[in-house]
Amino acid sequence: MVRTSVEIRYIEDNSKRHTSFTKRRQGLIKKTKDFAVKFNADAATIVFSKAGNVFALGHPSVDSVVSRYLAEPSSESELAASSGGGVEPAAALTEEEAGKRISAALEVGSWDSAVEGLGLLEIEELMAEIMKIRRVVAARAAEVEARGNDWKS
Amino acid sequence: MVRTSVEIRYIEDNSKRHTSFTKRRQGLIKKTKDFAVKFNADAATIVFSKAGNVFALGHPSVDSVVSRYLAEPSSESELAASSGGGVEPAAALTEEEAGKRISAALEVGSWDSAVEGLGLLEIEELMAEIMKIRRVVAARAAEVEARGNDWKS
DNA sequence: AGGCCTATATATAAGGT
DNA sequence: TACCTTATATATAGGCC
Repeated sequence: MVRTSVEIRYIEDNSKRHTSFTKRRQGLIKKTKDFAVKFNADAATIVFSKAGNVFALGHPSVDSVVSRYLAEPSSESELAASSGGGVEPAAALTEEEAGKRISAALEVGSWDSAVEGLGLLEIEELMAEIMKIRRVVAARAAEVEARGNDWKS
Repeated sequence: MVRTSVEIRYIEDNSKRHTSFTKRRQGLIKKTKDFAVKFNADAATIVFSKAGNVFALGHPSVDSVVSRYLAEPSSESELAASSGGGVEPAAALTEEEAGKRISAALEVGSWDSAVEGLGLLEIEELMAEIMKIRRVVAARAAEVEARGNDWKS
């Protein structure tokens, strides 16, 4: 890379930093978009300004990409039960129970009802269940997509 | 050499697409990194290859950015299909329809039924819907955690 | 602020090895 | 296949509105 002037380091001047921030943010988002289109691949970019505003773009959607990322085995942010010191998963929620709650919430139209009154362990179970659904959906998506694509594996 | 206007559209040739994919992926990741450093801002980019491999970079970490994103009240950026194909969001799946499918699948005990017969766009809608549920659950978890807990010691 | 301009810096499509 | 090279396309810092 050509070295000189514009080094990649924190910009002190507030005004310049902000202007540059906006430009680069747009460029980054655009690149991500082009990338997704060009390869018809799942991709997402999320950016937060110091003010706390979030700028994000994803294909097919930020949520779908994020959810797919979270479902990755290597992902460490999974709110899985592997945490607590030596606390055992206890009984938590059964798969069936989790299903009923989700189902009920869907009928009422309020997801909040699904988690109402639940403890952390139970919530984790519920999340695991949700992730399970997501995986099946993802698998189906890959299946459908396979009908017209690529150089995979 | 480089023919004019490199249109942003899906590359058919497998070999060329793969090569280009790698280059642009690296470029995108690099841009994200530079961005984060230059503005000391939270940012992340996640990319999936057709083979299913995930490439991601985030500052301070992908997980932290993703978590922060999920904590947002209601952020959802979409990649308007306009750029490349002019593909319209079409009918996709309505939120209600997605709910019914999930609900039905739960009753039958088979998630596969939830995605059966769906096209890619519809499946993505379903994914987004599932993500919504997850968001609520995550919010609930944060709430509970705030009361003083130890699930993530 | 938010555009527009222009000189550089960077990224990258082809082609070669 | 993956790594070079090189010509060209894009991005963007800094001005100037």
